[in-house]
Parts: sequence; C-alpha cells; structure tokens
Amino acid sequence: MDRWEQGDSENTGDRLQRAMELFWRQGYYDTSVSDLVAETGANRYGLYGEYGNKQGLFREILRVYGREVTARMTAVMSAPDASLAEIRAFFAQFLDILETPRGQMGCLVCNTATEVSDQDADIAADIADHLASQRGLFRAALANARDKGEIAASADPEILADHCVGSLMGLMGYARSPAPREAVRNHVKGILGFLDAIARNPE
Amino acid sequence: MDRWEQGDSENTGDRLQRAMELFWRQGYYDTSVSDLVAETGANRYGLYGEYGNKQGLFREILRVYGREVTARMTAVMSAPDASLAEIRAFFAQFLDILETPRGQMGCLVCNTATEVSDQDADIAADIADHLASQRGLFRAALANARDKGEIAASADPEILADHCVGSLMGLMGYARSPAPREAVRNHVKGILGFLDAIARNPE
DNA sequence: TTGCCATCAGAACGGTCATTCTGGAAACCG
DNA sequence: CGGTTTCCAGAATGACCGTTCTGATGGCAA
Repeated sequence: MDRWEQGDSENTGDRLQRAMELFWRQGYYDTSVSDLVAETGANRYGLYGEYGNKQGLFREILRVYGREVTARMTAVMSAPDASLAEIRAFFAQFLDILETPRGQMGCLVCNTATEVSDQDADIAADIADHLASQRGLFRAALANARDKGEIAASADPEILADHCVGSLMGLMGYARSPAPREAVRNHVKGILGFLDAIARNPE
Repeated sequence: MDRWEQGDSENTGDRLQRAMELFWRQGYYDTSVSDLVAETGANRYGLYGEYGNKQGLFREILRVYGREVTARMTAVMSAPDASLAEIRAFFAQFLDILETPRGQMGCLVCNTATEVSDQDADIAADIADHLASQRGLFRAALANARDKGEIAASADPEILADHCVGSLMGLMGYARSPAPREAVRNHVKGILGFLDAIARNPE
C-alpha cells in the first residue's frame, strides 16, 4: 500500500506534496518524470496507472495546490462578510512569506499561466478556473466593502476585483524574479497603499 | 552573405526578429534549435559559430528585445522631464495592444523571469538588468512628478517605482494568461485609477 | 582554369525525454 | 503450503534535445 495518495510518510499525500514542490520550483516542462520519481520515491509505472501521464499528474497537482496552498492563503478572505480589511490582510501576509524560501517561488498557478497555458488547452482551462475563483473572492469582499460604505458607492467591484487579481499576479511574478527583495516588498506596500486610497475616499 | 545579422529580407536583423517572436511566444525551454532553424531559415552550424550556443542566442535576443520592443514601448516615458502623465500614457497604451495578437503574448522579459531566471544565473542577471532599467524610468518620472507637485511631497518615488514595475509584471502575466480580455482591460483601468488617486491627493 | 576559403544542408552524436514493457518479489487467500 | 494477483525496480523504446561533424557548393583571387 505504497501508493501516491497514501504515502508511507507521516501525512497523507506526502508524495503529491513533494511533486508539487518540484513543479512549483522548476516549472512544468523542466520537471521530468525521472525527477519526480527520484524526488518522491514513487514507482514510475504506477504513476502512469494512476494519472495516465505527466499532464494528468500535473493537473491533479494543480487541484492539490488549490486545496492546500491557495485555500490556506485565501482563508482570511473566504468569510461571507469579508471586506476591505480581509483583502488588505491577504496581501499583507506576503510581507512575511517574502522572508521565507517560498517567497522566491512565486505561485504555481501564475507560473503555469505564463509557461504552459498557451500550449496546453486542458491546463489553460484549469488555470482559468483558478483565476476565476480567486477573482470571485476579491469580488465578493469588494461588494461587501461597498455595501458597508468602506469604499465609494460608485466603485465597481468587478473592475477592482480584476485589478486585485492582476496585482496578485504581478506580486507573484515579481517575487519569483531576480529583483531585489526590497523591491518586491515595496510592491506590496504599493498595493496596500492602493487599498488605503480607495478606502480614504468613500464619498 | 546570408548571415543572422544581415538577412536577405527587407530589414536588418529579420532573423533575430523571428527568433525573438518564437522565444516570446513559446518560451525558452520549449523553443528548440530546430524550431529556430526552421522558422528563420538560418544555418544551424553558423548559428553556433555566431552565438556559441542556444543560451548565447537567447541572451542576444534579450538585448534586441530591450532595444526594439521595450525601448519603443517606454519611449514616451524616456524624456528627461517625463512625469505622471507619461507614466499614465505608458500604461494606457496596453489597452490598444490588448486588442492585437501581441496582447496575448505578454512580455519576453516577464515570461523569462518566471520561467528560467531560477535555473540560469546568466539569464537571471540579464533579467535583473532589464527590470532595474525599467524601474529607473519609473523612478525618474515619479521624482519629476513629485518635484512638480503632481503627487504628494511625502510620496516615495522608490516605493512607487517598484510598485509600477510590479504592476507592469502583473499586467503582462495577466495578459498572457487565459483570463478573459475584459479582465485584463480592467486591470489596466485599475492601474490608471491608482495613478489618478495619487495625483488627486498632492496634499 | 585552378586552388582556396567561407558557408551551407543535413547526417551524426551522446544524452534525456515521456512512455511502455518485463521479470521477479511480495502479498493475499484458500 | 501452492496458486494467483498485485506491484515494483529497472531496462527498453522511439522521439527529440543541444551540439558537432562532414562533405558538397559557390564565389573569388590568380
């Protein structure tokens, strides 16, 4: 019973976790099946039996990423009454993450969006789903913020939500780039400043 | 005299242009030397004589990109007295580009930053240079804007410049992603809204 | 014409890719 | 214990990778 879903290590899905880290760090094309086998200790043949092929494994890992990483990061924004403060807290937490090794890795979804979404329609659809769901969280929180009068009644949650998604992608791309950490921190500050600015003028 | 720099087509560097497009569209790893030879009609052996290897060609193409693409896009911001209006115009022009096929390709520098900068120190250094020079343009224009009183005297051009670079990376990543074009346009609007917001409160 | 050098297209090279096969060990069941 | 099924490690496969070599071609000087 040494399969992918139920590894012999402490927690369930340990192999998927390690495969996820590999894809996250190295990208889809530059992570070979041999890399995955070597890193996770899994069986090469069994991998194909469970996921069909490399693409199938990767798509499963995108699901794991959404469940384990994205969901954890966005937890603060997921409350039904989340509003501007929660969006602010969401972005502010990257100031801490930037100090850790993960602060250099960016985001698997964002990395994949630029690397493969143009060459693989299936993966592109997965990425589009992730982005849409992220957008939905921002939109709901922004709508709440408007209803509470935290931002101007004339502010458009749709536009602002897309702007938040774009800002997040920029932050993740910048974080993965070789730019100085100070610059990335400043970008976070800029995003927080923008949120403060739309809160300062509720009309 | 059918070399890379002086192709037989109308304009000089036509081969480098087409090679650039290939790298731009497909990424560094997913563009093979055979692709490049087939697309440009160049000689395989001569390519190695001129650039050493695939990496050398790519680094030369990064230089071409900075000279031909980036320089053209940032021309409006390059005047010594450029300030907030020029930054605004720089971002606004993406609203037009998004309607063209190039609007789906993102930016070669941003794509490369997430794809390879972690795996290749030489290319990472090139990318860092590109980002720093982009940042310099923003910083100079923002300093002008502050000196002219267009933005608050307390505003920090260093922080804002980094925020502009991050916003640009987000815009390019979002543009390359499978997200709806409307969403990307909204992100541009958000950036423009931010620029208007810091102009509205010069204190 | 003859010799020379640059340049060419395409084959060849060793290596790695994703994927599949195979022979045997391990586990289960009566 | 024997028989059956499951699963595994590693080899095999054919394709493609970046890179190098080879032998032919074409212009040019004398």
